[in-house]
Amino acid sequence: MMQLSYTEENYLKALLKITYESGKGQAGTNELATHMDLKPATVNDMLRKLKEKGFISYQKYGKITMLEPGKLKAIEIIRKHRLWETFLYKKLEFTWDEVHEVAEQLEHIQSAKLVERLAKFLDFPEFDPHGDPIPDENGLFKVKHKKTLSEVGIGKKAKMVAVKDNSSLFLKYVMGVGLGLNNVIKVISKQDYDSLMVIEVNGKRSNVSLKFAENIYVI
Amino acid sequence: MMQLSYTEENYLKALLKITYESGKGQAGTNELATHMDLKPATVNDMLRKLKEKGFISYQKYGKITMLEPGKLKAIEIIRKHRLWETFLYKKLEFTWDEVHEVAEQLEHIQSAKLVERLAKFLDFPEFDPHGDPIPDENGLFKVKHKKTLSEVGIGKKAKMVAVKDNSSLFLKYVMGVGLGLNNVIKVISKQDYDSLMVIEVNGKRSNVSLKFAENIYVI
DNA sequence: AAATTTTGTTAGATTCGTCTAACTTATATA
DNA sequence: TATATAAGTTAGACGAATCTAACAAAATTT
Ligand SMILES: [Mn+2]
Ligand SMILES: [Mn+2]
Ligand SMILES: [Mn+2]
Ligand SMILES: [Mn+2]
Repeated sequence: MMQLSYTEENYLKALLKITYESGKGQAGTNELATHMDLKPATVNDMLRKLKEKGFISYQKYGKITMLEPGKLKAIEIIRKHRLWETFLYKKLEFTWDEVHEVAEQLEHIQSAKLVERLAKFLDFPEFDPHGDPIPDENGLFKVKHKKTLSEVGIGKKAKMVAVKDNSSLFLKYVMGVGLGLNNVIKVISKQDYDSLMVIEVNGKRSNVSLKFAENIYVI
Repeated sequence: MMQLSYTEENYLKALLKITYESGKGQAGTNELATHMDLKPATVNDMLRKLKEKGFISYQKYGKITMLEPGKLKAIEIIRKHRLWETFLYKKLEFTWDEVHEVAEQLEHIQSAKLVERLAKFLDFPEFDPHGDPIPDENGLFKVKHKKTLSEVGIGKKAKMVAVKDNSSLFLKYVMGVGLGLNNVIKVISKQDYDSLMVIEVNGKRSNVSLKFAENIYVI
């Protein structure tokens, strides 16, 4: 399979993300444009190209779905991204809010040997610093968690296993509340009106919004 | 200083290399084009751009010299290149003929923190897997070796400290002769006509050409 | 069913990095 | 010094990735 450009790789990655996350397995032009911070016209051109190359299925005015080669390529990039994040976090002492930005660049380095050696060097990690699963060399990975903190009932406890939002802003906020992966969270109370929650982590109580709670995955 | 493109970075790196290696501290359009495997017309356009940005000094039909900002940028890229080569070699078990190609990509990753953490992780190495000096965070590095195997007299011994040609083809050839960094080489004989040498390394004798000998740095 | 809004497409332009072909200037050679 | 060759420049083109402005189709609301 021919070499994809940096840009094409990013489109496939974004497409996989939104087709999966929407649950419907499909996406629209505007939706993709918004997600990638591009104009619909720009995306439209690229869609014709990706269709031409056999990565996606799509026809004029229709919805976009990913074809197998597109999915595989996207998963490969996600694998690289998460391995690099793990490397930065575990070996170079980056904090979890610093890794994403650099991994966005590193994920595009082309070298099959590098990816496999890196995986081995890291002892074949299964999760990245944000709790997201790392696909293996065959593209297989654990299904993502579905339950978020916002769904935990009053008085109940849950363990934080991942974050949905990977932005530095959010991650710093999470740290500020004294929260990290694998911490146990107890829901003390929840407002009926706006779902504002009081949670307790390691004995420390904090107020968190619905938006916050929806971005914390728990089990 | 504004962000340079991948391409601009490569021009500066190539320019530093040829201005230094020529000894004259200057380069010509065609020379640079040949070195980068581009057409002179292409290079000409870029030269106007790099001049405009203050990285080089050059006027129509004249020679190119590098200005301080250009040198600093080029040295920074060389630092990254050599640190990555060292990482691949020392930590990921790449062979010395495999590292260059991947480092050509990695050298363009933008993150000051990454470079410094990588240097620390590698324990601030001073030389890369080919024996080339790694500039420190201030751009300072040991002056390069000048003497090559071709200058060693018959019956004399010398220690190999670096290679000039970093191509996989050459490096594999060097390994084939049983030669590696820090090995002691004894010159057994040399033909007057074509400088073909017989050398001895770890008790093993081999015939090597002038071209080969000129690409091995020794002290 | 008509009107409005949302979604998606097309045409035309721009920037970057590259090329070929034609031209100009500088250098080397007879 | 005249001519030939080497080195360097310019004009015009192109593909990739982006944009804006105008248009078309589909979906939603009245
Ligand atoms: Mn990430
Ligand atoms: Mn990316
Ligand atoms: Mn190299
Ligand atoms: Mn490069």
